[in-house]
Amino acid sequence: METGAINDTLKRNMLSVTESRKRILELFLINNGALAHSDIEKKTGEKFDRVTIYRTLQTFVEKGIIHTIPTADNSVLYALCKDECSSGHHHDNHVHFICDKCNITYCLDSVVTPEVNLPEGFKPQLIDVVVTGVCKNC
Amino acid sequence: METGAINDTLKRNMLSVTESRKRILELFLINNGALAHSDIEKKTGEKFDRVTIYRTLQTFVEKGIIHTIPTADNSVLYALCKDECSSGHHHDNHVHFICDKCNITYCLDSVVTPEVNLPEGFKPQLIDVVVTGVCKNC
DNA sequence: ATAGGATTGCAACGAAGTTGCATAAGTGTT
DNA sequence: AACACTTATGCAACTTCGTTGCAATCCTAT
Repeated sequence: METGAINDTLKRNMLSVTESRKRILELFLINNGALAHSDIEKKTGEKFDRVTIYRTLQTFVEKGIIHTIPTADNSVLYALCKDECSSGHHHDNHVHFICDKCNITYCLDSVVTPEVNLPEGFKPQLIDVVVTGVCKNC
Repeated sequence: METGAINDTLKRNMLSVTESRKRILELFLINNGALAHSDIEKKTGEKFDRVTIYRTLQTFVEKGIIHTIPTADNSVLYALCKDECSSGHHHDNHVHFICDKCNITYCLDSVVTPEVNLPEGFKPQLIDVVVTGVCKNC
């Protein structure tokens, strides 16, 4: 895990480099799935205040470093954005996959959101697709 | 609003006919959009306890009378199921539409969930599609 | 090394949801 | 119509999740 890449990402987004931001960003880089607030709390071993984690995640979302994922059971999940995401403007047109067995949430970047034929008068702006099932590792 | 239909629905699902169940089911029949827990609390004028509403909604979901809708902002929404839903087994293959302006959530029963081409090894079981935009009335 | 602004941790709060238990209401039976 | 039995409700207390204000601390640029 190159600490250089983490610092660069933070600086590129005009964020000061702090312990919590480095650690949380690192967690997202290590982990290949999505993370919930509680996951981060556990994985950081309560080193940081709950509030700090909330604010850090918020900041990362605003800067386009991570994005939120809607889930069926209504917990908030976060995952790394790809390069196309920029500050305040997410290009979040990929499909999310939640595995029933291992409970990992994947961002399937290769899968493009399908077209949806809406009734007359409905103008779509954002399409969120969440697939539940069994992942390739289970 | 036929009170007979409401009673029938409850009885068909082996539920005793109580004040709160009748009222809450009625609200779903009157309303053409989805309802949040807080909506129901307001619309019933605090006639019922918060806990009762939670439990009633839970019961209705279990029986397949209503279903939950995932939302981007992570609030829980409920809407009436169509006939195909049965106890414990939702056939929730329609698209949900959330209007940015009036904030109403629609179940677009006429729109069938599109196919999604997943990578090798991913087996889909349920596909949730939530479209955000502007509805036909706004 | 330092000044100034941004970030953090703490405390307090509010909303959302859950659980246990006594009371009240609904159901089927006589 | 009244009974006993089961089920649902309301209350209180509690947990979890998330937010806000403020003082102390840390980071950055000079």
